[in-house]
Amino acid sequence: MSDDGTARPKRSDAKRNEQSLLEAAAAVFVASGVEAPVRDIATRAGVGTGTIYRHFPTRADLIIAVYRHQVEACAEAGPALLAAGPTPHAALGHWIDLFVDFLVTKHGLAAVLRSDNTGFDTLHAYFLDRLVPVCAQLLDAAATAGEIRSDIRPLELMRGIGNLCIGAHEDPTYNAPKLIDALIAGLRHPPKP
Amino acid sequence: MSDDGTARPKRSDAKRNEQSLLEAAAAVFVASGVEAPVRDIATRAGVGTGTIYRHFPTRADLIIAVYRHQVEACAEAGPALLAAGPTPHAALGHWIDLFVDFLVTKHGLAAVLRSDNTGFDTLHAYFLDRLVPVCAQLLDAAATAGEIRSDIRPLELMRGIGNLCIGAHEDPTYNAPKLIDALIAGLRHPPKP
DNA sequence: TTGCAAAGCGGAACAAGGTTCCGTATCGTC
DNA sequence: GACGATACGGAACCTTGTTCCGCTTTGCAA
Repeated sequence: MSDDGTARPKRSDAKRNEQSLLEAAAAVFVASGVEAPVRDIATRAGVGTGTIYRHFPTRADLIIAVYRHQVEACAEAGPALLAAGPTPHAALGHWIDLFVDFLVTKHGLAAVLRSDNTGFDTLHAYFLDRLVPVCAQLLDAAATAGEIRSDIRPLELMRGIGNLCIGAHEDPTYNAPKLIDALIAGLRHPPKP
Repeated sequence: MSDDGTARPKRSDAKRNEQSLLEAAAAVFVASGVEAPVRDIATRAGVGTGTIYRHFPTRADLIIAVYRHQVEACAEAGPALLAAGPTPHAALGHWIDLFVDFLVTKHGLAAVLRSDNTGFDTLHAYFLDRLVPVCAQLLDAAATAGEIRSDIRPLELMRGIGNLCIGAHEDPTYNAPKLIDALIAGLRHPPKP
């Protein structure tokens, strides 16, 4: 919605600034995490704060823009894994690994997935819109194959995984992938009815 | 550290205000969640914001004070469950249920358990100091009995559980206890060596 | 009962973060 | 070269936690 071809053509300085902002944001996110102050990003890009908001209506939109292609890659990997994997449950596991890798790699991105934070609804919505269907497909396949309990909804699982990734970057003691591994393992079969 | 008998005796108005604050905070937490602004609590208690900070050096300390007895109860339930339950794993499960109940009940408490938030270190530390040993005992017992994988550290598990509870209150779609159930189930035995 | 120092109080003021606003500068076209 | 539309910068605003300080209340003692 900010880069589709039908938009009014932008002035050259605007295009240049948008690019600077994306680069500066990416750099700052790596250095200080996704929670870095908007002002820092503006400074780094050599623009005013107002400029950020003209290009990206909200902080979340900037984050989305920075990570969009990685999210796309993750989304596209789903069907591929399902086709390639030995079983749907294995494919689900691998896909979750990708997702977790993404979340854990990005300094604090996970914490931001929860929507009630200041104005992160957009980001939340984007992630979910894009990835929930993929997760649903994997989950369905595994449930249909009788490998896992069938009372887990995709959104629920994604949210749980996201939550488990929170803070994974700060505390070396906390091994999110391990817990997620356990969670996925625990999905197999209902305990007992 | 704010209510032990050896402290200098307080003036009567101070005692009264501390009580009002605890009550007001409890009420506001129920109504608006633990993240409610300090000013709201002060207003509700009919005191100035400064008064809050004289009694509770930081927001987190107020939260601790409000929930202290519930945390104690949870801590004390651990050994009891271990003694009563059929197996250590069952006891662990029940104890986690208690813990989760507590977290989920309190509007947003879970989100606050992660320490990197502004000044919640105290709260984080208190919860962990009090509950991690209990969790350790249960985990040890279950691991020793060979019921669960032995590479899970107490702090790690607690943290994961806490994370899974985040946002449970806001979104009826998100069933934290179910996921936690799966996680606990997934703790049994290493998947494959 | 009255006086006084210590203890406590209220709320203005400060810091930090996101977001908005608007006067000014720049771009692109005629 | 001029002019309107577009974009820019950054000051200003809002919300939240926290600190500070002049004033009030309390409790004790004379």
